[in-house]
Amino acid sequence: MEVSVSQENYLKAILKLERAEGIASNQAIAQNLESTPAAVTGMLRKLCDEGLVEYEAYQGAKLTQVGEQHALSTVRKHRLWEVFLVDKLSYRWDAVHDLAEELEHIGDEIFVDRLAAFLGHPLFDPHGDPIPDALGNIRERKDVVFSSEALAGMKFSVCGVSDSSDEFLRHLNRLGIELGSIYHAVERFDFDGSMEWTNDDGERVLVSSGVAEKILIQIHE
Amino acid sequence: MEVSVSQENYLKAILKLERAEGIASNQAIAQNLESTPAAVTGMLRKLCDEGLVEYEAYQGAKLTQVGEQHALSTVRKHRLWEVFLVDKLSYRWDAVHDLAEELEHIGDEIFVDRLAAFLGHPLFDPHGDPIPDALGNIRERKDVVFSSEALAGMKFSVCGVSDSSDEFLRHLNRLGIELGSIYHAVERFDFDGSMEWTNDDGERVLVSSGVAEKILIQIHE
DNA sequence: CTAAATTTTTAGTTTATCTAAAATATTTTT
DNA sequence: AAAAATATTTTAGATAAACTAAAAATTTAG
Repeated sequence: MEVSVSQENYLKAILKLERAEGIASNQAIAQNLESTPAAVTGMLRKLCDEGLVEYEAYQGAKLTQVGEQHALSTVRKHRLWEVFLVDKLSYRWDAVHDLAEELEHIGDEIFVDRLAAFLGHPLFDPHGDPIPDALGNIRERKDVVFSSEALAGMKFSVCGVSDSSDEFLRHLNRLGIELGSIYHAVERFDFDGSMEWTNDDGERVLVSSGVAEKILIQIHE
Repeated sequence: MEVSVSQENYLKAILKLERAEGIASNQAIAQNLESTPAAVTGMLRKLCDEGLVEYEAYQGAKLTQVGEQHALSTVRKHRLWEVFLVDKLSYRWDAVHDLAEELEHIGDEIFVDRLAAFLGHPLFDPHGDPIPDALGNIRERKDVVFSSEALAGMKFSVCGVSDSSDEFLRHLNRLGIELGSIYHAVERFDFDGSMEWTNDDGERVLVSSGVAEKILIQIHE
């Protein structure tokens, strides 16, 4: 059973929606893949026939065991390639998504496992997203909150973002914020929810509420 | 102008045939790609429209400058990925072709250049085939002959093969022959053209004429 | 200058996916 | 629980990219 590129993208979308909302509705899938509900129905039937998705008309979709493994393997490949591009080929974190999106559809499990080994079995990709292991287990991070939760005086490190779009990441580049950066929350300005942070070198950044709500942090003290 | 995977495979086949025979005949292309002459005609028209191939009905095909650059870039990617798979992911030389065949269609020039830099700008792939540089120049090797030319008493090193099929390479694995191996030609048996070689450890191999005709060597003395 | 070989044309076929609009089912509201 | 709103499916066909078989045309070789 060969799973096409398009089918793998469906599986990824369903995985994401299932984790977020318990079930993947037709409409949500269509939105995710910039397609239409009618097209989604057609593909769900096919994925169901192939045993990758559990699907009953009008009831939305869930991945089967096999489907979930396949989706996780694709996510694993995607994130490993992102690590490769950043660590080995010196790409910046805002320039790796599209390439990884192509590379994720190539090769078998052996290939991925060797790639993972070569990269030193990384646990997180360049955006801080966890990389599933060979069995599909995702090490969810503990004590991770959005930086908008940080209170004045707290020290924290940036460990992820909830938006990996090029535009957002480039904005963080301009602010000097990157994965692993350590800051103190100095003050929150109530009238617009923006925050001032400072690092150990005394540099200050002003972070708007919209940005703060997309940055994941671990609080140190 | 997007060049499809299938089109890239046509360009590669035409490049190969053009180098070998001056022009790529319809039939030869069809044979190479396991297709039919009628299908080839259709694709040549399209490639001609897109400016990748020079083509007049009944006259066979040649690559344009643009087409040749594109084909060389694909070959470059293919061979670089083979180096990656062998050097970094510990694949054996007989197990890399199919994966490289998939990877060669991904990414742009920047990506290839970074991959080449990461690998240390290798000049040859794991089968001894030369890797085109970023400008498409292929460093053809001097003083390379088929091992069937070696005379008794000559010392030589294996630097390539003219057949990269898994079967042939696995046969060489069984004989213990690999890229860089150094041998002396001990004797040629006239009745079947087979040869006996020996290396510095005193190990002997018997090489049939068919095999000897597919191994490229550089003579040392 | 034929005959043989090669190439092109013709006229679909295949596969995989998508779309618009109508019909149907489900959910929400009242 | 019926009506209204929302979501999903069906229908019917579109699209794209490549392929095929067989007939027609062209080129090449003897």
